[in-house]
Amino acid sequence: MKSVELGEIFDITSSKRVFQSEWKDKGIPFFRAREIVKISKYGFVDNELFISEEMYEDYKSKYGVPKEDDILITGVGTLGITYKVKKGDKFYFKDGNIIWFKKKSDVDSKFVQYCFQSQEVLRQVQSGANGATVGTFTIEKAKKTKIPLPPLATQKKIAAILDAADAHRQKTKQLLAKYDELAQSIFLDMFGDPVTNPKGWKKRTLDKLLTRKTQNGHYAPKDVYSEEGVQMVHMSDAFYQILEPGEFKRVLVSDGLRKKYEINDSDILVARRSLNYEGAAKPCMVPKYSEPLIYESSLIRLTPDQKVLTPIYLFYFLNNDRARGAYVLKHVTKSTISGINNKGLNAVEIVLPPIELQKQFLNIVKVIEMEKVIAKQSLEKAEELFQGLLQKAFKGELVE
DNA sequence: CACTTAGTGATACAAATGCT
DNA sequence: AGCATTTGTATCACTAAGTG
Repeated sequence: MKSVELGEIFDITSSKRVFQSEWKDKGIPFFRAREIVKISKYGFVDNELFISEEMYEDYKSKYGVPKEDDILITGVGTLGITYKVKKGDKFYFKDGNIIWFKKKSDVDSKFVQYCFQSQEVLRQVQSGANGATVGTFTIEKAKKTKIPLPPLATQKKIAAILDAADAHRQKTKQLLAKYDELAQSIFLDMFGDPVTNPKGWKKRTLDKLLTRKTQNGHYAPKDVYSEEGVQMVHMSDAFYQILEPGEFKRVLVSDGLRKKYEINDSDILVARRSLNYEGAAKPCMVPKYSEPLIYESSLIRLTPDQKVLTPIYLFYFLNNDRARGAYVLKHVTKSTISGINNKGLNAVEIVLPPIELQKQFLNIVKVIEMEKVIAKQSLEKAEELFQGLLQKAFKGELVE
């Protein structure tokens, strides 16, 4: 298939400089790289930066503004994220960090946009950091980036097929998000708001609800990391909700230490430190593992007494924004680095519904979690499908 | 275009505290 | 006292913002 450099089919440039002092809190939306990333991820952006109408009109008349079917691409930090300008879009963007592809020839912009999801093109985007501190996709590099280019009609057909595959992918992603929402709303439905506590459940401090004392995890200087060791969960593994199945870093420990720091599906891990105040003391569930698993010193292990408290309920409670605001965050120390220590964690009050009700919740959430596993698998399949189609399209095998 | 500065998260570390 | 454990902070790694 014929391959071209992007410089041949687009005028590639950037915007005029807009200084921070010229940012306004209303007017014409102003996008930085992060806004482009957000739009591409969620399809919309709650923009907080603007420039004045006058400035926009001034730049528009003097230098022009992005038009329908132009493409914007992030060029600093997160590289190669695209946004195709829609009809009627009215915004301006930051120079240097976003590259502007002005359409100058008869190509299908959507096709070009999909090119930026293929490994071949992404490799070109990421290659050669130019010796800069932060990886950049420069205008020069953009001009020289090669993409395959079939005739226009074929481009359109390919884009249409990829659209379908992409829609399928997005749908699965949304489904996953819906399951999370569902679990949260069932939590609220069954137990009521944890702050106003309308059902009048009793409250207990966490230390009264555990079968063993809270404890920081194993501290291992890096020289004892080894392929032959035991898998150890770090803060980065435990920051989001539930441990993903897969490989963690391994560390050499004695049997005694292994027993001491072992975790399983009846435990909840809590991140001990976080620079961000709201992010401190985030809980994480532990699924069943066939292999022994220990945890690192930046995490604290909670083992609830299952006669009165189920791990799932504890997780949802600690993860609920309202509960965190009312019961958890006040124990978070606020120095240069926010965090929670054992004393603080033990003093966190838990709204404690009867164990029977907690078990009902557990049964429901189990079903949802199982559905989530299935959804995750189909998401992976959808990704594969998409990538597969992309590969074929570029080899000219997808459409005649 | 590529620099400097800034923000954030993770890990390393040493001093403080606690336990026996 | 002598050790284990906890805690706060230093430092590294990384991404991103802002500017000459």
